[in-house]
Amino acid sequence: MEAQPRFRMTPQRQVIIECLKIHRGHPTADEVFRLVRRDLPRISLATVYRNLEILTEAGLIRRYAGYGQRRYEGNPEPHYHVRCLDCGRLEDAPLKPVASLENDVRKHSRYLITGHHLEFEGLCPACQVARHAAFKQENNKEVRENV
Amino acid sequence: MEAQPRFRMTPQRQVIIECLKIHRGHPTADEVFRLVRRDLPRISLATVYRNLEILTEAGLIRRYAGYGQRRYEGNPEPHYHVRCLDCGRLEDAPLKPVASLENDVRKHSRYLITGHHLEFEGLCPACQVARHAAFKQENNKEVRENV
DNA sequence: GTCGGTGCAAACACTTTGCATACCT
DNA sequence: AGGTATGCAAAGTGTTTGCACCGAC
Repeated sequence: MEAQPRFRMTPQRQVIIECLKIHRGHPTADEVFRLVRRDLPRISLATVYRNLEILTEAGLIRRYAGYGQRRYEGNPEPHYHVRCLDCGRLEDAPLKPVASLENDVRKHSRYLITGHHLEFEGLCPACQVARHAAFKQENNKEVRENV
Repeated sequence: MEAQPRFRMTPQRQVIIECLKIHRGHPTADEVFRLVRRDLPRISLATVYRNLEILTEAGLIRRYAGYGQRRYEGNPEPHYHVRCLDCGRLEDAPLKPVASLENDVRKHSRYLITGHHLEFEGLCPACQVARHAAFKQENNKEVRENV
């Protein structure tokens, strides 16, 4: 049997996990880095990336592919997400996981299904406001141009 | 009103769309590039990226965030996907879109919900076989080591 | 002639890796 | 000592951008 490397819970890893538990907003690696640096000013970005990877492998945190960059969260319970199309923010969706979905697919697919992700997309409250503001400004400009 | 640039259907764009229509496997930008180059050997990767972006904006194709790189498809109809955890392959899932999901979230969220993505994950047939083979080999090695 | 599109190369953003040092047991 | 983690810098990947040229209207 391969003896896999022993896992050590270092201060860096503890703080990273802690940040992800507290932070509700599914931060990117860079955001985690900035947060962790408050407690550990000498931590390097490489350490953050390495540990986000290792902790994800270990199942202690979760990782999501974003459209730009990856996002992480400390909640390992299965749940769904809402993503803002304008600002990229990722939040938990108020909907319990629907277990039956996987069974529906198993019946008709040759894949061995092990899980699923459901992500809603739309506009967060702040970006809805921003869009309205932009729209108004656009209209004003048009009026001015037509004078 | 801003006069937005007029859209031209160039040969490059036609071929890109054509490739995506034919290709069932949700190729990456690089894969699209290699396919398109068969018809247009002088096309550049930058053109492929630019046009994948523009065609996505125009709603003629769709884009998905992968764990490594983005994937594209020519089918603009809403549908779900299955992703292989080992090889990253992305395929259509045999499950009709469930319209009620979005309404469930709208009731309890301040987001303006405009759509959703459902992605199943698991192992494709080929990678199931590969895992079994790897497992057997691992066992053999172990036996040999214990002699 | 104008405007949009292309190819090429350089720049970019995000992530991973190599290496010497430091830590823990 | 032996194995694991860290910080730093360099390298890697995938994607975007600047720019000169081209081609359709």
